[in-house]
Amino acid sequence: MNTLFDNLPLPGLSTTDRLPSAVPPRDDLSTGRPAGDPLGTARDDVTDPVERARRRAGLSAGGSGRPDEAALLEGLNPQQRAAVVHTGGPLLIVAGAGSGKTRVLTNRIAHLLATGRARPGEILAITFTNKAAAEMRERVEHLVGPDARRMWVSTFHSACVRILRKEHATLGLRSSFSIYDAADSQRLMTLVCRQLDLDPKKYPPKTFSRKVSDLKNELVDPEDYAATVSSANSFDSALAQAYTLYNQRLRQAHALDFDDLIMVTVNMLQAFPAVAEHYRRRFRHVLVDEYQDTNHAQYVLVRELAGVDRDADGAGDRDGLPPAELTVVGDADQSIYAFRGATIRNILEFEEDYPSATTILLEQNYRSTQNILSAANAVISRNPGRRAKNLWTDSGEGPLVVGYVADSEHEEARFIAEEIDRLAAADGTRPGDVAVFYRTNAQSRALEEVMVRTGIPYKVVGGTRFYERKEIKDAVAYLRAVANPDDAVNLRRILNVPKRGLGDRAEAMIAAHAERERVSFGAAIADAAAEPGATREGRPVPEVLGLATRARTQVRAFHQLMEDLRAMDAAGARPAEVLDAALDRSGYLAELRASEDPQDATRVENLAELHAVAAEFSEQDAEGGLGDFLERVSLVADSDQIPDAAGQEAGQVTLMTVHTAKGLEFPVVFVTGMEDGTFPHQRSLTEEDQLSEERRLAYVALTRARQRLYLSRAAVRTAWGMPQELPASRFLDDIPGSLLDWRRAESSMDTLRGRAGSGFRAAGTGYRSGEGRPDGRRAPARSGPVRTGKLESTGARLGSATPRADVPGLDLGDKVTHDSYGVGTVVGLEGAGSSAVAKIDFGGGQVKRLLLRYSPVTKL
DNA sequence: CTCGACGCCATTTTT
DNA sequence: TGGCGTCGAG
Repeated sequence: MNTLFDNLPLPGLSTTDRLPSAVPPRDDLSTGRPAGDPLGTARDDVTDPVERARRRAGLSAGGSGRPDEAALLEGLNPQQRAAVVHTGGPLLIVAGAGSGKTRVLTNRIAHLLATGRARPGEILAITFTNKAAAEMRERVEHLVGPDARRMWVSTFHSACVRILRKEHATLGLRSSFSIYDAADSQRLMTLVCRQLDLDPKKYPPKTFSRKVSDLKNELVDPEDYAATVSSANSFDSALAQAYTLYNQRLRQAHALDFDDLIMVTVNMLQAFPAVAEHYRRRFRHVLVDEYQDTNHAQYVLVRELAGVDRDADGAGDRDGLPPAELTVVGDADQSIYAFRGATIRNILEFEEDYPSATTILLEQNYRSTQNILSAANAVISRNPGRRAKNLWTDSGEGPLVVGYVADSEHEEARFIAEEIDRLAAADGTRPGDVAVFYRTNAQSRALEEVMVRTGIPYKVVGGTRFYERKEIKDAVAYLRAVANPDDAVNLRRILNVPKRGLGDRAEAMIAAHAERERVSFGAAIADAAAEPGATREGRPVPEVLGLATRARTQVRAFHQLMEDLRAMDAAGARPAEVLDAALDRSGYLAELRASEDPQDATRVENLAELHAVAAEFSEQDAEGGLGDFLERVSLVADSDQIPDAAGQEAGQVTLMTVHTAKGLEFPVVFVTGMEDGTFPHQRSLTEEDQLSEERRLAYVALTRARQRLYLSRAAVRTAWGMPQELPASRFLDDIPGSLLDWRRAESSMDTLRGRAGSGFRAAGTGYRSGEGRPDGRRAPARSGPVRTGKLESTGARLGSATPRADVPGLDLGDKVTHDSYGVGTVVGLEGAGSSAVAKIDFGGGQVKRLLLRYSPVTKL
C-alpha cells in the first residue's frame, strides 16, 4: 500500500529546515485545544507576504532545487495530478481499488500547504479508522514537516469528540462524559426495556438498540420519531417510547453513544450558529476519505462543517464565509457498510449535492495484476445501477486466478496450507505475504486448525476484540465510573463484579431510589452508603428503602472504593495507577487469580495488557488524565494492533474477514468459502440490495491481491454442527473461465455422481463428508470450471424420496408442503432460476417468502 | 444471592 | 457446535 509512495524521491524535504525559524517553539501537546485560535493567527499567520515567501522558500530549499510543488506531483498520472492540484470548488475523487488514493490525498494536503493555499490549522481530514488517520498524518508530516501536527486528521468520531469536549458546557455535559460502545448501549437499552415492561420476546432490546442506532444515523431524534409513529403499531410505539427513555438515561448518565457523537455534534452546530461559525472559520479545507461509507449523519456533518455549495444555490450565508474547500474520496464499489447505515447515495449523488463539483476518476490500478483485476471487474460489473468504471493496470497479466473445489472446509483449509508451503518452496513466498479471507469469523476455525497442525505461523485478526472482552470491559467500566460518577450503565455493570452480595434486588432498590428522588444512579449509591441520619448540604439524605443491612454495608464499601479511586484520580494519579488500584482493591484480580478456570488465567494476562496500554499512554502523554485515556480506549480501540504489523514484519499468515481486509493488500490472497450461502451470505440471498453489497464485498476481497489470487469453496460446510451442502458461489460464475485455473474443479461427490453438480441433498439427510450419496444419480446442474450457461439448478429439496434438481414448477394456487411449516398454498411468485422466491400461505396467518433454492418445499 | 441446568440463537462491524 | 441469558433450586 505504501510502496508507491515510499519510492517517491522527495528532494528538499528534510524536516528541519521546514519550519521558519521565526516561529516560536510551541508545545505540540497543546494541540488538544487549538481551536481557541480559530484562525490560527497566533501561530501560523502567514498573511505577511514576507513570511509566506519564506515558507515557500523553505519548501523548495535543498535537493534538486525543483520547487517542492513539482515534487509532489512527480510520478503521478494525469488524473492523480489533477486531483492533487485542483483548486476551488468541491472535488470528488472516484478512486478505484489500488488506484493510489491515499497518496493522492496526502499529496493533495501537502500541496495545499506547500503552495501556501492552506495553513495546517485550516485542514480537517477525516478518515474512518484511526489507523488510516495516523498513516495519513504521518505521511503528510513526512512531506511537510512537523507543522502538519496542527492539522486535524482524525476519524469522524474522534473529531466529534474533540469538538464536543470543548463545547461540553454548551450541551450541559460534564467534560468527562462517557462514550458508550454498542455493547454498553445495548445494556442500557435492556434496562430501559425492562423498565418499560416490554416483553423481550416481542420487543428485543437488541433490535431496539439497532433501530435506535439507525435512527440516530438518520438524525431522527426521539420526538421526530414519535411523531411519525402511528399508535396502532405497537412495535413502533414501543420503540418510540424506548428511544425516548433511552436517550433520557443517556443524558442522565452524562453519556453519549457512538451515534450520538455525530448526531449531537450536528445538532449543536445547527442550534448554535456561533459555534458552527467558529469551526467553519477554522476549517477551510475539509477532506473526507472513504466517502462511500458515510452515513446520513456524517454527510450532514460534513455539510455543516464545510458549508454548503453556495455557488450553486446562490443563497447568502449568514456568516459571510465562503464554503470550505471540500474534497471527498471514495469508491462506490467498495461500500460494504450499508448494514451499518452507510449510504452509497452520498457518493453517487455528490454532484447533485454540490453542483459546482469537479469529478476525477482514478482508474489505473497500481496494485494487482490484470488477471486479478479482470476477475474483480467481472464480479462487480454485475451490480445493477452502477456507474461504469474499469480498473486497469499496466503491470502485466500475472498468473491465472486459481480455483479449488474442496469436499469440506477442512479439505479447503488443507489445500490452502499446502499451497502456502508450496509457494514458499517455489518462489520464497513468506507467510507474511499471505492473507486468507473469509466471510464470517466462524469460518476461521477450520483454517486455524490446519495452520496449527502444519505449523504455519498465522495470526487471526478481528473476532472478539480486545476491548470487547469481558474482563477488559469490566476494568474499563471501573475507570469510566471513576471518571463519571453518573455513569449508570458502567456503575451497574461493576456493582456486583466481583461478587459482593449486591444482586438484582439491591440494584433494583437503588435504581428505584434514584427514580424516586430524581437523582442519578451514582447519587443513589452515595445515598445508600450514607450513615443513617446523615445530612448533605443541610438536608437529610433520603433513605434508600428496602435495602438489607448486609447489602447496605456492601454498598458502603463499594462506594468508598469508588470515592477513593476518584480521589486518586483527582490527585493526579496516572490512569495505570487508578486501574491498578481498582483491580486490586475491588478484589477483581484476586478472584481471577484464585480461579481454577484456565480461561481466567488469560483474563489476567489481558488485564496486564490493558495495564501496559495505560502505562504506555502516560508515556506518550504525561499530562493525559483518565478522561483522555478513556477517550482513547473508546475510540481508538484496537484498530492499530491489527493491521500493518500483520503482514509485513511478522512472518505470519493473516486470517481475517473480508470486512477487516478492506484497505489492505497482500501479495497472495486466498478467498475462501466461495459458496452460495456462505459468500454471498445466506441472509443476503433474497434481497437485491444486500446481494449487491455482497458483490461489492467480493470485489473488495479480490482486489486485495497483488500477485496471486485463490478462490476456493467447500462442497460441504458444517454450520452450527450440521453439515450442509452448498453450491458454488454465483460470484464464481461471473468470472470468465479464461481467467481461472481450476486445480480441482469438482468435489468428490460431483465426481461420484458422474456429473458436476450443485446437488441439493434432501432436507434432513445426515450427510457426512466422505460418505457417498445413497441415491447416486442426480440431475445435472452446474459443471465445474466451464459452465454451460446457468442451469436452473434451483432444486428445491424434495422429500428424501426422490430428489430432483430443478424447481418444482410452481404456480399460483399450488399446494405445497414444507418440512417445518407444513402444508400451504402458493400465493405469489417472484424471480426466476436460482433466485426464485415463492410466497406461501401456510394458514394461520403465516405467509412466508421462501427462496425455493434453499427451502424444503415439495409440490403436492 | 448464587450457582447450575436448560433452551435458544445464531452475518459482516472502521467507530 | 458453542456462547449467552433466563429460570429454578439451594
